[in-house]
Amino acid sequence: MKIGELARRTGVSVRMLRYYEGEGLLAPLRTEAGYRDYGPEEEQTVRRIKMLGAAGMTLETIQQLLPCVRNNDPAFTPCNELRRILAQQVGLIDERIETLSQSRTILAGYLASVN
Amino acid sequence: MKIGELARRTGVSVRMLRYYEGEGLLAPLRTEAGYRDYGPEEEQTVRRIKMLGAAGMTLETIQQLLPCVRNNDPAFTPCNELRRILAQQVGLIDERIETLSQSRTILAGYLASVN
DNA sequence: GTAAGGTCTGACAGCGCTGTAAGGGTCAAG
DNA sequence: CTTGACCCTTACAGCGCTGTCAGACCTTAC
Repeated sequence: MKIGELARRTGVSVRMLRYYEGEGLLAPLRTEAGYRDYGPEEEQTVRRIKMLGAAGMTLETIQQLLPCVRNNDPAFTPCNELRRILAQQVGLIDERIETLSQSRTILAGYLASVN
Repeated sequence: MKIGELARRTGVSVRMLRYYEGEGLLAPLRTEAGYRDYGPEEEQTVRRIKMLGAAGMTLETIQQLLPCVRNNDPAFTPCNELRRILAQQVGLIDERIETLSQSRTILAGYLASVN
């Protein structure tokens, strides 16, 4: 299928589909005219990218993870790096939450001092 | 005092001090030669900007808040907008934490599925 | 053939800072 | 007067996407 249809079916913009490709996450065939030609395989990949992106991952991180996700749905091929990366990501998120919580505390303090 | 000294005393880079000025948060006098000349008043302001920034606020938001913070230390002049802005900021932070928490849940799920 | 609609590449813009570098004055001490 | 430390302005770069526009080609259908 062409890029427009894939965009419609996955809810990912045409712009981003091209961007994924530029970042090496996708490599669709090309028609003689140079049009990108995506297969069902690629559609799956896009859905997975979207899924992992929803978990707050960078495309770069997703790219590292992608080879492990080629097959099943939310299940992964047990790549060596997989667990490490996932755990690391959770750690990153925890750090950000921690930072935000501190900010929240500070602001709440200000707010209380105004009452 | 000149910008270098202020930077040293507040721990804010020269670059950022000039940036604050560009954003309208600071307006130091100028010597004949065009050098920025900061007074103790300005130093206080910088410390407050730093303080609010540590709470995760945007310079734009800080600018709105600044008039209310001109006087006391962690206490504020009760501007009309003050409470509203503070509460709004806390709300923003809560949203971000919520988003991150969801991401965390998703990732933790993946991680669990690998075990 | 023509027009509409899809696609291509390349590039600029914006978010909110922050560093750095270039090119050129200023000031104080020796 | 010279040197070194500081200061000035302007502007480019990077983070990680995402939209949008320009100029040009392809395709489908009437």
